[in-house]
Amino acid sequence: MPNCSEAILDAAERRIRTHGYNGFSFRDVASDVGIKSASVHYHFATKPALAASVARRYRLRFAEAVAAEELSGADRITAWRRVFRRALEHDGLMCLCGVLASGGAALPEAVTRESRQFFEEGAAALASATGGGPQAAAIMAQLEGAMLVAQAFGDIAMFDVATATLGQPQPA
Amino acid sequence: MPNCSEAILDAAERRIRTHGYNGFSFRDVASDVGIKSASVHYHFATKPALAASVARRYRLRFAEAVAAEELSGADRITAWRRVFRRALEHDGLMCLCGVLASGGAALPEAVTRESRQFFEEGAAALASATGGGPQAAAIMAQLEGAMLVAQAFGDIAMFDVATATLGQPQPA
DNA sequence: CAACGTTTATCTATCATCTGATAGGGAAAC
DNA sequence: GTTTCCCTATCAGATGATAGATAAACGTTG
Repeated sequence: MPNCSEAILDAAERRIRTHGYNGFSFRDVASDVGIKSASVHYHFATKPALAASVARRYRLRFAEAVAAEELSGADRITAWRRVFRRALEHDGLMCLCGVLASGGAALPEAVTRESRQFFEEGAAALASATGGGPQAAAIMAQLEGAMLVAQAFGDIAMFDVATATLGQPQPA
Repeated sequence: MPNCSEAILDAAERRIRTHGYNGFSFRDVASDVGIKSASVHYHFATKPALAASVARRYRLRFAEAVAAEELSGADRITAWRRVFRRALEHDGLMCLCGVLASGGAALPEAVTRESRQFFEEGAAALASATGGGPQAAAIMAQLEGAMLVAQAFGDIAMFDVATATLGQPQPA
Protein backbone atom coordinates (compact mmCIF):
# COMPACT_ATOMS: atom_id res chain seq x y z
CA MET A 1 0.00 0.00 0.00
CA PRO A 2 1.32 3.42 -0.85
CA ASN A 3 0.89 5.94 1.96
CA CYS A 4 -0.06 3.39 4.52
CA SER A 5 0.90 5.66 7.40
CA GLU A 6 -1.48 8.30 6.10
CA ALA A 7 -4.26 5.76 5.87
CA ILE A 8 -3.60 4.75 9.46
CA LEU A 9 -3.70 8.37 10.57
CA ASP A 10 -6.96 8.87 8.68
CA ALA A 11 -8.59 5.90 10.34
CA ALA A 12 -7.26 6.78 13.77
CA GLU A 13 -8.46 10.36 13.46
CA ARG A 14 -11.94 9.23 12.53
CA ARG A 15 -12.06 6.78 15.41
CA ILE A 16 -10.79 9.26 17.96
CA ARG A 17 -13.22 11.92 16.83
CA THR A 18 -16.15 9.55 17.14
CA HIS A 19 -15.13 7.42 20.11
CA GLY A 20 -12.51 9.43 22.00
CA TYR A 21 -8.98 8.45 22.84
CA ASN A 22 -10.03 5.52 24.99
CA GLY A 23 -12.60 4.39 22.47
CA PHE A 24 -10.35 3.23 19.68
CA SER A 25 -8.02 0.28 19.39
CA PHE A 26 -5.17 -0.79 17.17
CA ARG A 27 -7.38 -3.55 15.84
CA ASP A 28 -10.14 -1.12 14.91
CA VAL A 29 -7.72 1.05 13.01
CA ALA A 30 -6.03 -1.92 11.36
CA SER A 31 -9.38 -3.28 10.27
CA ASP A 32 -10.35 0.08 8.75
CA VAL A 33 -7.11 0.25 6.79
CA GLY A 34 -7.17 -3.42 5.80
CA ILE A 35 -4.05 -4.57 7.60
CA LYS A 36 -3.27 -6.30 10.90
CA SER A 37 -2.80 -4.62 14.24
CA ALA A 38 0.87 -5.61 14.42
CA SER A 39 1.44 -3.63 11.22
CA VAL A 40 0.00 -0.54 12.84
CA HIS A 41 2.57 -0.93 15.59
CA TYR A 42 5.24 -1.00 12.93
CA HIS A 43 4.30 2.52 11.82
CA PHE A 44 3.41 3.90 15.25
CA ALA A 45 5.04 2.17 18.16
CA THR A 46 2.54 2.97 20.88
CA LYS A 47 -0.98 4.28 21.26
CA PRO A 48 0.10 7.64 22.69
CA ALA A 49 2.53 8.06 19.78
CA LEU A 50 -0.21 7.35 17.26
CA ALA A 51 -2.68 9.72 18.89
CA ALA A 52 -0.05 12.45 19.17
CA SER A 53 0.74 12.08 15.47
CA VAL A 54 -2.94 12.34 14.64
CA ALA A 55 -3.28 15.48 16.74
CA ARG A 56 -0.19 17.03 15.25
CA ARG A 57 -1.34 16.46 11.69
CA TYR A 58 -4.78 17.81 12.55
CA ARG A 59 -3.32 20.97 14.02
CA LEU A 60 -1.07 21.61 11.02
CA ARG A 61 -3.83 20.94 8.51
CA PHE A 62 -6.16 23.20 10.39
CA ALA A 63 -3.67 26.05 10.34
CA GLU A 64 -3.13 25.52 6.60
CA ALA A 65 -6.85 25.66 5.93
CA VAL A 66 -7.20 28.86 7.92
CA ALA A 67 -4.33 30.44 6.01
CA ALA A 68 -5.97 29.46 2.73
CA GLU A 69 -9.23 31.08 3.79
CA GLU A 70 -7.42 34.28 4.67
CA LEU A 71 -5.69 34.29 1.29
CA SER A 72 -9.15 34.05 -0.24
CA GLY A 73 -10.00 37.32 1.43
CA ALA A 74 -11.78 36.24 4.58
CA ASP A 75 -11.03 38.14 7.76
CA ARG A 76 -9.38 36.08 10.44
CA ILE A 77 -12.40 35.35 12.59
CA THR A 78 -14.45 34.32 9.58
CA ALA A 79 -11.60 32.13 8.39
CA TRP A 80 -11.49 30.24 11.67
CA ARG A 81 -15.24 29.97 11.73
CA ARG A 82 -15.37 28.54 8.23
CA VAL A 83 -12.68 25.98 8.87
CA PHE A 84 -14.38 24.83 12.04
CA ARG A 85 -17.64 24.55 10.22
CA ARG A 86 -16.08 22.60 7.41
CA ALA A 87 -14.60 20.12 9.88
CA LEU A 88 -18.07 19.55 11.21
CA GLU A 89 -19.71 19.54 7.80
CA HIS A 90 -17.30 17.31 5.87
CA ASP A 91 -16.74 14.80 8.57
CA GLY A 92 -19.87 15.23 10.60
CA LEU A 93 -17.56 15.02 13.54
CA MET A 94 -16.43 16.92 16.56
CA CYS A 95 -13.14 18.81 16.48
CA LEU A 96 -10.34 16.36 17.24
CA CYS A 97 -8.66 18.65 19.71
CA GLY A 98 -11.98 19.39 21.34
CA VAL A 99 -12.44 15.69 21.94
CA LEU A 100 -8.92 15.37 23.28
CA ALA A 101 -9.20 18.44 25.48
CA SER A 102 -12.43 17.18 27.02
CA GLY A 103 -10.60 13.95 27.79
CA GLY A 104 -8.31 16.32 29.58
CA ALA A 105 -5.71 15.56 32.17
CA ALA A 106 -6.12 11.82 31.87
CA LEU A 107 -4.40 11.54 28.49
CA PRO A 108 -0.75 10.72 27.83
CA GLU A 109 1.31 13.83 28.00
CA ALA A 110 2.41 13.76 24.37
CA VAL A 111 -1.22 13.90 23.32
CA THR A 112 -2.15 16.65 25.74
CA ARG A 113 0.73 18.73 24.48
CA GLU A 114 -0.42 18.64 20.86
CA SER A 115 -3.98 19.40 21.83
CA ARG A 116 -2.98 22.32 23.99
CA GLN A 117 -0.83 23.73 21.22
CA PHE A 118 -3.86 23.76 18.94
CA PHE A 119 -5.68 25.97 21.41
CA GLU A 120 -2.65 28.18 22.03
CA GLU A 121 -2.14 28.80 18.34
CA GLY A 122 -5.81 29.50 17.86
CA ALA A 123 -5.98 31.95 20.71
CA ALA A 124 -2.81 33.67 19.54
CA ALA A 125 -4.00 33.99 15.96
CA LEU A 126 -7.36 35.36 17.01
CA ALA A 127 -5.79 37.72 19.51
CA SER A 128 -4.03 39.55 16.71
CA ALA A 129 -7.44 40.02 15.06
CA THR A 130 -9.13 41.40 18.15
CA GLY A 131 -6.48 43.83 19.29
CA GLY A 132 -4.97 41.43 21.78
CA GLY A 133 -7.95 41.48 24.09
CA PRO A 134 -9.41 38.52 25.99
CA GLN A 135 -11.98 38.15 23.24
CA ALA A 136 -9.71 35.71 21.44
CA ALA A 137 -10.27 33.02 24.05
CA ALA A 138 -13.98 33.77 23.98
CA ILE A 139 -14.06 33.20 20.23
CA MET A 140 -12.18 29.91 20.48
CA ALA A 141 -14.57 28.90 23.23
CA GLN A 142 -17.59 29.78 21.16
CA LEU A 143 -16.32 27.89 18.11
CA GLU A 144 -15.46 24.75 20.07
CA GLY A 145 -18.67 25.03 22.04
CA ALA A 146 -20.68 25.42 18.87
CA MET A 147 -19.26 22.15 17.57
CA LEU A 148 -20.13 20.51 20.86
CA VAL A 149 -23.67 21.83 20.79
CA ALA A 150 -24.12 20.81 17.16
CA GLN A 151 -22.87 17.36 18.10
CA ALA A 152 -25.20 17.18 21.09
CA PHE A 153 -28.22 18.08 19.00
CA GLY A 154 -27.07 15.97 16.09
CA ASP A 155 -27.73 18.94 13.84
CA ILE A 156 -25.00 20.77 11.96
CA ALA A 157 -27.24 23.82 11.58
CA MET A 158 -26.83 24.42 15.30
CA PHE A 159 -23.25 25.42 14.59
CA ASP A 160 -24.43 28.35 12.49
CA VAL A 161 -26.98 29.35 15.08
CA ALA A 162 -24.44 29.22 17.87
CA THR A 163 -21.85 31.22 15.96
CA ALA A 164 -24.21 33.75 14.43
CA THR A 165 -22.89 36.43 16.79
CA LEU A 166 -19.41 36.13 15.28
CA GLY A 167 -20.10 37.76 11.94
CA GLN A 168 -20.95 36.76 8.42
CA PRO A 169 -22.62 33.36 8.36
CA GLN A 170 -21.63 31.40 5.29
CA PRO A 171 -18.95 31.26 2.63
CA ALA A 172 -20.02 33.34 -0.38
CA MET B 1 -22.60 1.33 53.43
CA PRO B 2 -25.35 3.87 53.63
CA ASN B 3 -25.98 5.53 50.28
CA CYS B 4 -23.83 3.15 48.34
CA SER B 5 -25.60 3.93 45.08
CA GLU B 6 -24.80 7.60 45.52
CA ALA B 7 -21.16 6.80 46.17
CA ILE B 8 -21.08 4.75 42.98
CA LEU B 9 -22.63 7.60 41.04
CA ASP B 10 -20.08 10.01 42.51
CA ALA B 11 -17.17 7.83 41.53
CA ALA B 12 -18.56 7.11 38.08
CA GLU B 13 -19.20 10.79 37.44
CA ARG B 14 -15.66 11.71 38.38
CA ARG B 15 -14.23 8.96 36.18
CA ILE B 16 -16.38 9.86 33.19
CA ARG B 17 -15.52 13.52 33.50
CA THR B 18 -11.82 12.81 33.58
CA HIS B 19 -11.54 9.80 31.28
CA GLY B 20 -14.66 9.83 29.13
CA TYR B 21 -17.28 7.13 28.78
CA ASN B 22 -14.87 4.61 27.32
CA GLY B 23 -12.21 5.44 29.86
CA PHE B 24 -13.85 4.12 33.00
CA SER B 25 -14.57 0.60 34.15
CA PHE B 26 -16.70 -1.09 36.76
CA ARG B 27 -13.52 -2.09 38.55
CA ASP B 28 -12.27 1.51 38.68
CA VAL B 29 -15.52 2.67 40.16
CA ALA B 30 -15.72 -0.22 42.59
CA SER B 31 -12.19 0.43 43.75
CA ASP B 32 -12.95 4.13 44.32
CA VAL B 33 -16.00 3.25 46.40
CA GLY B 34 -14.30 0.44 48.26
CA ILE B 35 -16.43 -2.45 47.01
CA LYS B 36 -16.14 -5.10 44.30
CA SER B 37 -17.14 -4.72 40.69
CA ALA B 38 -19.90 -7.30 40.99
CA SER B 39 -21.52 -5.10 43.63
CA VAL B 40 -21.61 -2.19 41.22
CA HIS B 41 -23.56 -4.41 38.84
CA TYR B 42 -26.04 -5.05 41.61
CA HIS B 43 -26.91 -1.35 41.77
CA PHE B 44 -26.56 -0.63 38.05
CA ALA B 45 -27.03 -3.58 35.77
CA THR B 46 -25.06 -2.40 32.77
CA LYS B 47 -22.53 0.24 31.86
CA PRO B 48 -24.96 2.25 29.72
CA ALA B 49 -27.45 2.18 32.58
CA LEU B 50 -24.85 3.47 35.03
CA ALA B 51 -23.70 6.23 32.71
CA ALA B 52 -27.26 7.25 31.95
CA SER B 53 -28.00 7.48 35.68
CA VAL B 54 -24.93 9.61 36.18
CA ALA B 55 -25.96 11.93 33.37
CA ARG B 56 -29.51 12.16 34.65
CA ARG B 57 -28.44 13.07 38.17
CA TYR B 58 -25.98 15.61 36.78
CA ARG B 59 -28.67 17.26 34.71
CA LEU B 60 -31.13 17.46 37.60
CA ARG B 61 -28.53 18.80 40.02
CA PHE B 62 -27.42 21.36 37.50
CA ALA B 63 -30.96 22.62 37.04
CA GLU B 64 -31.42 22.80 40.81
CA ALA B 65 -28.24 24.82 41.22
CA VAL B 66 -29.32 27.24 38.50
CA ALA B 67 -32.70 27.68 40.16
CA ALA B 68 -30.99 28.39 43.48
CA GLU B 69 -28.82 31.05 41.86
CA GLU B 70 -31.85 32.71 40.36
CA LEU B 71 -33.59 32.71 43.73
CA SER B 72 -30.52 34.50 45.08
CA GLY B 73 -31.20 37.27 42.62
CA ALA B 74 -28.93 36.42 39.72
CA ASP B 75 -30.28 36.93 36.23
CA ARG B 76 -30.62 33.76 34.23
CA ILE B 77 -27.50 34.05 32.13
CA THR B 78 -25.38 34.86 35.16
CA ALA B 79 -26.94 31.94 37.01
CA TRP B 80 -25.95 29.50 34.29
CA ARG B 81 -22.52 31.01 34.06
CA ARG B 82 -21.94 30.70 37.78
CA VAL B 83 -23.07 27.11 37.95
CA PHE B 84 -20.87 26.17 35.03
CA ARG B 85 -17.96 27.89 36.67
CA ARG B 86 -18.59 26.17 39.96
CA ALA B 87 -18.59 22.79 38.24
CA LEU B 88 -15.17 23.61 36.88
CA GLU B 89 -13.96 25.17 40.11
CA HIS B 90 -15.14 22.61 42.64
CA ASP B 91 -14.30 19.57 40.65
CA GLY B 92 -11.62 20.94 38.36
CA LEU B 93 -13.35 18.96 35.71
CA MET B 94 -15.07 19.31 32.37
CA CYS B 95 -18.86 19.41 32.20
CA LEU B 96 -20.13 15.84 32.25
CA CYS B 97 -22.55 16.40 29.40
CA GLY B 98 -19.86 18.20 27.43
CA VAL B 99 -17.68 15.13 27.72
CA LEU B 100 -20.56 12.88 26.72
CA ALA B 101 -21.61 15.08 23.83
CA SER B 102 -18.10 15.14 22.45
CA GLY B 103 -18.15 11.36 22.58
CA GLY B 104 -21.12 11.87 20.38
CA ALA B 105 -22.93 9.40 18.23
CA ALA B 106 -20.86 6.47 19.42
CA LEU B 107 -22.45 6.25 22.87
CA PRO B 108 -25.32 4.02 23.94
CA GLU B 109 -28.60 5.66 23.16
CA ALA B 110 -29.76 5.98 26.77
CA VAL B 111 -26.66 8.04 27.52
CA THR B 112 -26.98 10.23 24.45
CA ARG B 113 -30.57 10.94 25.36
CA GLU B 114 -29.73 12.28 28.81
CA SER B 115 -26.88 14.35 27.46
CA ARG B 116 -29.01 15.84 24.73
CA GLN B 117 -31.73 16.70 27.21
CA PHE B 118 -29.21 18.69 29.23
CA PHE B 119 -28.49 20.81 26.19
CA GLU B 120 -32.13 21.13 25.26
CA GLU B 121 -33.13 22.32 28.71
CA GLY B 122 -30.23 24.75 28.80
CA ALA B 123 -31.07 26.22 25.44
CA ALA B 124 -34.74 26.48 26.37
CA ALA B 125 -34.05 28.16 29.70
CA LEU B 126 -31.66 30.65 28.15
CA ALA B 127 -34.01 31.32 25.25
CA SER B 128 -36.59 32.72 27.65
CA ALA B 129 -33.91 35.13 28.91
CA THR B 130 -32.88 36.35 25.48
CA GLY B 131 -36.26 36.90 23.93
CA GLY B 132 -36.34 33.54 22.23
CA GLY B 133 -33.59 34.41 19.77
CA PRO B 134 -30.80 32.13 18.55
CA GLN B 135 -28.54 33.69 21.16
CA ALA B 136 -29.51 30.99 23.61
CA ALA B 137 -27.59 28.34 21.69
CA ALA B 138 -24.67 30.73 21.36
CA ILE B 139 -24.55 31.17 25.12
CA MET B 140 -24.65 27.43 25.77
CA ALA B 141 -21.90 27.04 23.20
CA GLN B 142 -19.79 29.70 24.82
CA LEU B 143 -20.20 28.22 28.31
CA GLU B 144 -19.37 24.69 27.20
CA GLY B 145 -16.56 25.95 25.03
CA ALA B 146 -15.15 27.99 27.89
CA MET B 147 -14.96 24.86 30.01
CA LEU B 148 -13.23 23.07 27.16
CA VAL B 149 -10.73 25.88 26.70
CA ALA B 150 -10.07 26.09 30.44
CA GLN B 151 -9.51 22.34 30.42
CA ALA B 152 -7.18 22.56 27.43
CA PHE B 153 -5.08 25.24 29.07
CA GLY B 154 -5.27 23.58 32.46
CA ASP B 155 -6.23 26.96 33.88
CA ILE B 156 -9.59 27.70 35.45
CA ALA B 157 -9.07 31.43 34.95
CA MET B 158 -9.50 30.85 31.21
CA PHE B 159 -13.17 30.21 31.89
CA ASP B 160 -13.63 33.74 33.16
CA VAL B 161 -11.69 35.18 30.25
CA ALA B 162 -13.69 33.20 27.74
CA THR B 163 -17.04 34.14 29.26
CA ALA B 164 -16.23 37.79 29.99
CA THR B 165 -18.50 38.87 27.15
CA LEU B 166 -21.52 37.35 28.89
CA GLY B 167 -21.87 39.88 31.70
CA GLN B 168 -20.89 40.27 35.32
CA PRO B 169 -17.82 38.16 36.06
CA GLN B 170 -17.94 36.78 39.57
CA PRO B 171 -20.36 36.02 42.34
CA ALA B 172 -20.45 38.93 44.75
C1' DC C 1 24.55 -8.39 -15.00
C1' DA C 2 24.44 -11.43 -10.94
C1' DA C 3 24.96 -12.35 -6.02
C1' DC C 4 24.21 -10.95 -1.37
C1' DG C 5 23.21 -8.37 2.71
C1' DT C 6 19.93 -4.75 4.31
C1' DT C 7 15.91 -2.32 4.78
C1' DT C 8 10.88 -2.01 4.48
C1' DA C 9 6.50 -3.68 5.36
C1' DT C 10 3.56 -7.00 6.38
C1' DC C 11 2.12 -11.28 8.43
C1' DT C 12 0.98 -15.20 12.23
C1' DA C 13 1.00 -16.26 16.86
C1' DT C 14 1.10 -15.21 21.38
C1' DC C 15 1.15 -12.79 25.98
C1' DA C 16 -0.56 -10.69 30.26
C1' DT C 17 -3.96 -7.78 31.43
C1' DC C 18 -8.36 -5.62 31.57
C1' DT C 19 -13.28 -5.56 30.40
C1' DG C 20 -18.42 -6.13 31.09
C1' DA C 21 -21.11 -9.45 32.74
C1' DT C 22 -23.01 -13.69 35.20
C1' DA C 23 -23.68 -17.39 38.74
C1' DG C 24 -24.17 -18.51 43.15
C1' DG C 25 -23.10 -18.10 48.19
C1' DG C 26 -23.55 -15.82 52.75
C1' DA C 27 -25.01 -12.66 56.20
C1' DA C 28 -27.92 -9.33 57.99
C1' DA C 29 -32.41 -6.77 58.07
C1' DC C 30 -37.18 -6.48 57.60
C1' DG D 1 -38.46 -16.47 55.03
C1' DT D 2 -37.90 -13.33 51.91
C1' DT D 3 -35.51 -9.36 50.51
C1' DT D 4 -31.33 -6.56 50.49
C1' DC D 5 -26.61 -6.15 49.72
C1' DC D 6 -22.21 -7.50 49.10
C1' DC D 7 -18.97 -11.17 48.32
C1' DT D 8 -15.89 -14.93 45.60
C1' DA D 9 -15.15 -17.05 41.40
C1' DT D 10 -15.38 -17.22 36.77
C1' DC D 11 -16.29 -16.37 31.80
C1' DA D 12 -15.54 -14.96 26.94
C1' DG D 13 -13.85 -11.34 24.54
C1' DA D 14 -10.99 -7.24 23.75
C1' DT D 15 -6.68 -4.74 24.39
C1' DG D 16 -1.73 -2.97 23.88
C1' DA D 17 2.26 -4.91 22.89
C1' DT D 18 6.06 -8.21 21.46
C1' DA D 19 8.58 -12.02 18.98
C1' DG D 20 9.74 -14.07 15.03
C1' DA D 21 8.84 -15.46 10.06
C1' DT D 22 8.24 -14.03 5.36
C1' DA D 23 8.76 -11.72 1.12
C1' DA D 24 9.62 -8.03 -1.81
C1' DA D 25 12.59 -3.97 -2.94
C1' DC D 26 17.06 -1.80 -2.77
C1' DG D 27 22.05 -1.04 -2.88
C1' DT D 28 26.28 -2.38 -3.08
C1' DT D 29 29.59 -5.09 -4.42
C1' DG D 30 32.17 -8.65 -7.43
